[in-house]
Amino acid sequence: MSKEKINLPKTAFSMKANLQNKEPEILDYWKKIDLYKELRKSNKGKEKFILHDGPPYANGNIHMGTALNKILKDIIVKFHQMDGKDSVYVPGWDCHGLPIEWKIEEQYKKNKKNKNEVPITEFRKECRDFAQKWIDVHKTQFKRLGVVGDWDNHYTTMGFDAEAQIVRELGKFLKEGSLYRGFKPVLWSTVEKTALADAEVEYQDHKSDTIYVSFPIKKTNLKELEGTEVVIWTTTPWTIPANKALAYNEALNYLVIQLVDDGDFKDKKIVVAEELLDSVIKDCRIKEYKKIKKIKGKEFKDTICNHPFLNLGYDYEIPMLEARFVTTEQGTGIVHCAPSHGPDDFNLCLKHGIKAIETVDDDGKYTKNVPLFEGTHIFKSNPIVIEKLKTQKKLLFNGELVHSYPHSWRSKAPLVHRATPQWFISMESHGLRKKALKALDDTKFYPNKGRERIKAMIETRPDWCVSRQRVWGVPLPIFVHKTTKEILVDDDVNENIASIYEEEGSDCWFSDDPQRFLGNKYKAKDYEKTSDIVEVWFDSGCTHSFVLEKRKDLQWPASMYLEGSDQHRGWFHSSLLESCGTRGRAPYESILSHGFVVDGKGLKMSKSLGNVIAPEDILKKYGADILRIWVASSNYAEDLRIDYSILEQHADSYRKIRNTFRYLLGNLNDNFEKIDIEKLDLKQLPELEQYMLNRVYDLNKNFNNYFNSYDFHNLYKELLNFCTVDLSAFYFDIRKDSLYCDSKDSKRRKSSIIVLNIILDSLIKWFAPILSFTTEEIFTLIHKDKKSIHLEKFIEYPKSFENEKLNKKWNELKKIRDVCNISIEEKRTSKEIGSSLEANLTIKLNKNLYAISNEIDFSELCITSSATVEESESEDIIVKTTKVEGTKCPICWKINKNECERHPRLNSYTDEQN
RNA sequence: GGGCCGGUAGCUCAGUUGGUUAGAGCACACCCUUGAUAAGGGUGGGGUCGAAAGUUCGAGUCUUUCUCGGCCCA
Repeated sequence: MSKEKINLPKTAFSMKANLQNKEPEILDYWKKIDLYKELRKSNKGKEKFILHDGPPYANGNIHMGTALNKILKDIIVKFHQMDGKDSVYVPGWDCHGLPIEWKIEEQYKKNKKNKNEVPITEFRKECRDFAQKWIDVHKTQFKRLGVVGDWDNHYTTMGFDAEAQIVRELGKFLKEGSLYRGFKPVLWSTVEKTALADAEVEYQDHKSDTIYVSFPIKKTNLKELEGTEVVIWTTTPWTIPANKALAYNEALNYLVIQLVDDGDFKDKKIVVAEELLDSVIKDCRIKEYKKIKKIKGKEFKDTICNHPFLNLGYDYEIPMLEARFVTTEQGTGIVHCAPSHGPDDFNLCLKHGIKAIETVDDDGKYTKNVPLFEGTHIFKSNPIVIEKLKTQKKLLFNGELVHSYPHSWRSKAPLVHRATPQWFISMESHGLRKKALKALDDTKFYPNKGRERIKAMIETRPDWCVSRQRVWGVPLPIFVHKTTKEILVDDDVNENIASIYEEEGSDCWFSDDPQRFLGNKYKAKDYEKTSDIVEVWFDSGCTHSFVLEKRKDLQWPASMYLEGSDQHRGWFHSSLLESCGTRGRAPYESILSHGFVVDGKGLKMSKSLGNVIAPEDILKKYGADILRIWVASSNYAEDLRIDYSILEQHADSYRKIRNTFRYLLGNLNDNFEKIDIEKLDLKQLPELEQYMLNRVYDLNKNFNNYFNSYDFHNLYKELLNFCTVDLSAFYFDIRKDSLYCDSKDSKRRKSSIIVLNIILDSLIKWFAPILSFTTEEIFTLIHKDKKSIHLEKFIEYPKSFENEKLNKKWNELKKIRDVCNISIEEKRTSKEIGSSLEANLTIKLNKNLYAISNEIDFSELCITSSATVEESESEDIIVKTTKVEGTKCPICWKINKNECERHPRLNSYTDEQN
């Protein structure tokens, strides 16, 4: 008999995916039909789902982390769209900031150009062009991943509308009074009279003066400390006049010793860390001393000292504060803190309410805030400080030390930490911290642990420093009165600046007459215009205001922010503070955070380890749908591993899924027929078909649960298992016989075709958000009258599909089938039979199983030629396999003793078929 | 160094309030099929749950320490 006589599958859907070539074609197609516009049209007026894009920095090619982020966003956006919402996605970019500024400066260096000789506006234009260039590159790369969004109307933080709105947002803090001017230490070059960023700092050896200084204890809870002096060691004697506190470590032990040697310290009692005693003794050339008492670090609590210059006008209290940064590497185990001259010192003091003040001016000279030293240059004051300490009998020893020290990369001059005027948003003055913490309680977190992470940061973070001494950013729109030093707060001025920016961008701040911004109410000569720019985190923290609020297609707050877990400190954080400060609540209803991409062993990717995989490599080798499977199947709550063996596994799964579709399409001959599932009379279908529809119903229920909790890796696993276990190894395998060999008008075959149509329709939709390209390929193949799978909605299944009783029954039948398979396998191993069609089954069942097996054809279920069922006393399922006798039907290959019931009169069968 | 999180078969993941021989799919091995065919089916072998100690009648599941890894901070 020839093959034309049976219904073999036939489809135009190829087995080989060829995604590398196919996907770009589909991208062209989406462009042609303007998919994004169609999506908006199709769900217009429906409830919105707004996933607000966290802007990536417009610099460099995308990497696995960005690819993961964008694909995950796209999957979620597509799910909600198919769930019937108007799911709008507007991509954005973060453009201001040091890395770009730095890149342009590097180019200058290469071309021997001097940044300081170039007008600021010209420099900023180059930064702007640079950012724009990378936005275009990113866009192409993101689209290639299958990400659908409003690419033609993206947002940026350097857009004029953004710059204007950032000014307005700052105005709100200014008006409220929570934005204040304070001081904070930054690395400063007294030669160039400018602050330096970390990237501009070089470390070189430098010879410093070192001093051991004693601070007499004024007040203490511990009797043994009365009348003693705490000793510190420092390499910057000039910071002693700025001392405001001392730091100790509560985990260390300290010793009180009494010095015996002649000199300023004869018979004095001093305190140092036990571990450092030997080095102090050696360093300070102490010949004789007595150990008086050992004390624990924590006993320093509430101790107050006097400044060594107490008698010279430094009559304020010096508290001892606990700090973990105090170590026993060198020094005395007690650290002198000048909040104006060190980041550690600054933070520790800030925590205890001691603010930094301006102690040194731009030129490096002490200000009037420093008694005795006003006007002296800090680099000339070490000998003076040492001299004064000596006269006050507070200098235990002084020497010199060569050590690694920060220098300016440009002038090579040594740098200092110097408190400079900065602008802060207070966490406390208007209850910002409290509001932010409350807002987090009102936010949903996926995974839930994210909430604790960001909360811990908000609870302890200091005031937000929003000013930077850089060029590439939004200029801080603040005027300070020259004589009264009062900050100008006036809505009209703020709005005036904003509307100017809205028209022409913020470059004009640097080039135009300040009077233009002040308007007529104030005189430019009375005011000092700030030259700082706004911290970039404030920029991106404002996206909710200039994107969500301003765009008509979006809404505030966002349904979701979705970023890597590092953004708990970044964008999640800055957006929260900005929004709570200006609007009293978070700009998002939920946060989804994902882990980092690591290699197959769980190590981070690095050039030196050679374990870096670029998205581009994966696209070339496998295609975007494989990458999307990797995203969907990985647990984003933790770090995501990737290497080629992992990808290979997903490529295998993809082939399985693809072949599942191919079987469906083949047996339908690519003629999909939409089944009216509401009207379908299930009772007219065989039980197997009813059971499969019940499986579809159950799966859909799980699908919805997983989707609603954004649990994609379990969702994907469920879908994949359905393809392999329920379809390929069970339903498809069983129904092959009917689909191929029953006549086309057979009721059984027709029933199966109905179910195949339903399954195809279901699978293509379930998979669409993940396998965006492949499902589109299938969809366009079977729907000549529709545009895209992504315009479809998920199917709602009638409750009638659910049949728990049938489900239980068939689970039992499957167990019997398993035993049959084991029995068949025995005969196969012993070479008695090959194909299962050579087997005849004798199945013995207990009373209950026998009862449910009534009218069940196990030869159909187990794909054998014959099977008989008997009732038995034994509880166990007993199956005996024998080789079936008879002749093989040339049509269905079943072996019969007599003529094949389905295919009798072989000679005339041909006519019947046609 | 600190804060947070994680380490279950080769891989991706399940393991509910601690309770019988730790599960699934893939991969692997062997066999079958050649009418889903660079496909399909069947059977089977793999973990003692990062390590150690402890609590408990009983721990992958609780506690402590250690170790490895990740993010953030210093």
